[in-house]
Amino acid sequence: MSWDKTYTIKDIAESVGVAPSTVSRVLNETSSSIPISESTRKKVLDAARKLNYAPNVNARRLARKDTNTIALLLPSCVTQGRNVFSDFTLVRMLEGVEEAILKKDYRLLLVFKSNKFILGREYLRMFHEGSIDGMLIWGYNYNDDYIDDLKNYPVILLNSMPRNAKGINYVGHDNIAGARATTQAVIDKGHRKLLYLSGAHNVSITHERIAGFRQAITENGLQLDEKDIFESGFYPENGYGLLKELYQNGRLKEYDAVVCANDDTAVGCYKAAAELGLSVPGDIAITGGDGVQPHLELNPTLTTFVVDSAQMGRLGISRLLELIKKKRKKPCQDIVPVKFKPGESI
Amino acid sequence: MSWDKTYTIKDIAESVGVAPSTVSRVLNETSSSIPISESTRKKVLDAARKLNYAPNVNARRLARKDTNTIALLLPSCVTQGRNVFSDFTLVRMLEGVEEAILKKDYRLLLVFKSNKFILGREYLRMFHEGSIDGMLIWGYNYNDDYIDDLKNYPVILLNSMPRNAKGINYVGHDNIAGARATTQAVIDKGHRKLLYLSGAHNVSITHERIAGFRQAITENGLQLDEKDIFESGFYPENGYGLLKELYQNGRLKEYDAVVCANDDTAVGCYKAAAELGLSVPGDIAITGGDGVQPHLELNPTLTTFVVDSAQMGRLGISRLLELIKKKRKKPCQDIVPVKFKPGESI
DNA sequence: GGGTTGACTGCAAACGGTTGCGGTAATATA
DNA sequence: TATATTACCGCAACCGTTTGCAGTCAACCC
Repeated sequence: MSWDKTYTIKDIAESVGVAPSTVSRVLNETSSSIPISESTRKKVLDAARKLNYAPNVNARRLARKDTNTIALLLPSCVTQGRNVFSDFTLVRMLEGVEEAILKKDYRLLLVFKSNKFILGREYLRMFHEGSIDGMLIWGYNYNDDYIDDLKNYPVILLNSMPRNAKGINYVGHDNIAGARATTQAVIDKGHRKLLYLSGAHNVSITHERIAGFRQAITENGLQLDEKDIFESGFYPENGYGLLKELYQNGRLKEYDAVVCANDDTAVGCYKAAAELGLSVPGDIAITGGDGVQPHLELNPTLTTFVVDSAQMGRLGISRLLELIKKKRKKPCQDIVPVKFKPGESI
Repeated sequence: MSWDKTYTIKDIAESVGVAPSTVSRVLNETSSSIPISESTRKKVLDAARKLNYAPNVNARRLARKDTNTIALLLPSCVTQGRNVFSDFTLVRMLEGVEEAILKKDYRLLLVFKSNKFILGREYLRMFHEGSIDGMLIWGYNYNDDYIDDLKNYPVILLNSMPRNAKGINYVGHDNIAGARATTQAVIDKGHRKLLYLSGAHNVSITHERIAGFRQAITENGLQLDEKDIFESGFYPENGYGLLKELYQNGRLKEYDAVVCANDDTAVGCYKAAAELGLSVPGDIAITGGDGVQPHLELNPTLTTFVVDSAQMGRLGISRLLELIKKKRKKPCQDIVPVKFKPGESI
């Protein structure tokens, strides 16, 4: 097993006494309709094994005009501060992508979409320079419009889509159902005056979850006051800060429940409540969203809905491969279901 | 700005009326010592811009015999269950890698090291098939030995190293100092009978943190009983389970503090303590390790040490580039410092 | 004015595969 | 026995860049 030297297809050809083209053909048995005798096939295979032959991917890609790799675009932390979505969700998505990609023998290129990346339209360049066959975009900004450039390329948006989603390929969670379920649960417990603590407005899931909240409110014949919906953020300090502020304003006592956009903000609310001497759910009920594992240890346990990011990743890859292989003509818009998780916090 | 067609260097050459080699030379101004007249340089550059030319990376890599990409090897969740290290740590590391790699204009290939990947020695193949210039391995298993294969390749181990680390390139945290600091803090608070809850034994950081614990114990002239060190795991349920078990055995009352391998297990201990009606730190003191952000909201606040995974990522990349560029002959063994973080849990 | 620089550019051979097409020998068919 | 078919294999062009080398022309020196 010598890996000291890197052998080429020509080395094998010489050592066996056939032409390079023959070697190539036995090495990619699938694509060639030209038959190869069993004897030379065996000889070539043996030689390849003995020399520990590894085909040069660059030469192969140059000739075949495809790469077996797809890019996963993530928001850049260095240019855009913190990740909007929690680490937990991100890593679960990665796991799903991993599982799906491992099976299909594709490669995963991790790309962080800095501002320069967007402005320079590098997302497009990646296709033309022959480095990828397809692209997954995680956390597309609600107000971005560079997806228009990519309409004719195999691209799937994950977890967040632009304001105008017509004709785009998308895989996301059922945020509407999730927020609706938690809100409904709060109402079922007898709470009547609900406060909604929204996430950042530059991602679509914020709007979807607000919509879910709205639905539940109106379906139950409750009064919906737009003032009850607070634009906030996805981080603990957003929940913490808002609750503290409302308390100081004296407005917090108007409410008996706070429906949070996600678990992280709920954690902030827990903390604020504790510091303000408010009991959960006695003085104030709290719900979250996402189902972030580390927060399952909260006391009292959090009422939330859990998303299946891994499934989103898997589905994203499989849809993307359909696009790449041209097995699909219509855009896909898949919604993966979420699961309501009752807790003691309401 | 037409991206409809993918242009080649030959297209530019023809449109300007020069040879392809000339185009190539103006496009990579740095490497060429051959001078190019200002007029043709400008013409070529203009044409390239107008045609939106993007060099074919595969052809370039084939000719140049380098790829500008490095692989980041992560443990595969699908074949190895959960991630040993927390999502938080993983994502922070990614951020560091991102920041460093973005600057250097390299590409990042994310690879999940399944069993098949190891057995098939694909880590080696990746170099020979021309898909990477270097490799970062996150979470190398303590008992693995495939690093020997890679001794002569640009490879850096991150966060965990093999039992025999002689001659290998490594960037890790100062786990010894970290565990020592938390243990010392516990002792300073007057606790005398400490229990150590270790992580999984198949990663080196477990052993390093145990060593730190040992150091602090003996430095303070306390009795070190090997029975006080419990082999456990890195997950909340490990801490939770162990504490519950010890309680039922009646052995828990022997101890007045539990020093945990990491924050996650500490969280499990919090939960167990709560369920057992034990107050923290009144009945039992608890410390962690890592400085996982989501756990900062714990009540009481956790005494721990915080590692700088982002810095580890950055340093890893920069060391790796040194190896690739052959700027370094001796192996690197870098330890990034950790920071003690006092809390109310002791 | 012949020879030596130096600035600039083009030719053509790599890099390591893939693949259309043509060629040979063996076999089947008439 | 002549011909058509089939099984198998090699030739050579091509994928798009890079780069060593040679070539041209002008300027410079003695």
